[in-house]
Amino acid sequence: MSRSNPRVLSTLERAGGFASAQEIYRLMQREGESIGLTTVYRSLQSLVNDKIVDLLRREDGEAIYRLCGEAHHHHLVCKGCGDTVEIEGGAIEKWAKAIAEEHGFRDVGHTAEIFGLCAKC
Amino acid sequence: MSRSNPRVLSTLERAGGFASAQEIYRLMQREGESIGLTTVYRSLQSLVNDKIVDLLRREDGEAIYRLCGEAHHHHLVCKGCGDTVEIEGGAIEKWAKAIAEEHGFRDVGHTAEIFGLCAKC
DNA sequence: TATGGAAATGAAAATCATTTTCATTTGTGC
DNA sequence: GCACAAATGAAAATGATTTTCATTTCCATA
Repeated sequence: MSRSNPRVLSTLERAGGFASAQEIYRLMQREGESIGLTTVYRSLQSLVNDKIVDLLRREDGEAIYRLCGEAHHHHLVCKGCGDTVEIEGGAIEKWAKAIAEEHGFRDVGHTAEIFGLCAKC
Repeated sequence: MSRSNPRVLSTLERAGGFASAQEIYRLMQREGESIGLTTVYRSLQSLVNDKIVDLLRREDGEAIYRLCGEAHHHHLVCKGCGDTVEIEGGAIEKWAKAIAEEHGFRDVGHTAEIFGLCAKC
């Protein structure tokens, strides 16, 4: 088992609390930090296990890591130009919680994205 | 540009309207159909373009293809044992539609998954 | 302070889905 | 039958992620 390298977490924070493993790695390289890609992946996994960051997916399937506690929001993405709008998901939060309780689930999270064509496209 | 090979669509239908490219390929192989993996991918892409199937993502990032018009539902997944419950998403449908309209988006779809620990785990 | 083992590290190889390349085959209109 | 476009698929390329494994760093204790 391995613990998280603290520089990975601090880099994720500096990246705005939202980045892929590759991005974090590149960012650290650019800043002259000496670290291996393997360690970045391991640290992120460990942070996910410890529920310090959430694991989400970009549209292309790449894993992105989000600092827990970051303002939780969802996305409205345009399939045409890729424009993204951050949206509140009050209704979703309640829905997710209700459904989960109904089925006896605890420690619940969720993902939700909306995609379509924006006015311009 | 290439058109979709009709056997791919029919296999996706036979698979319950929900499968990954690899699964469709393996399924066709097992059934003795002679087809290349490349053609499966190309056909699925083309079906997505033509809006005959939707492209979604599994938790591990693998692309899964869903026949449009299939009964649309969401999943409640246990992080412990992987158990999955299909759920209705009435609230979500409305939410997605409302948000999309609010921002001038049309031709809208969405994904939503809930995950947590089930009663057993 | 030496020392032995556990944890952390990272380079390189392995994996796996997906895409690209490219040569071949198939189909169609003429 | 012929030429040409579309379809096909094997093999190689790509890119993220994981695994392997040898090395290094830490630390507690003798």
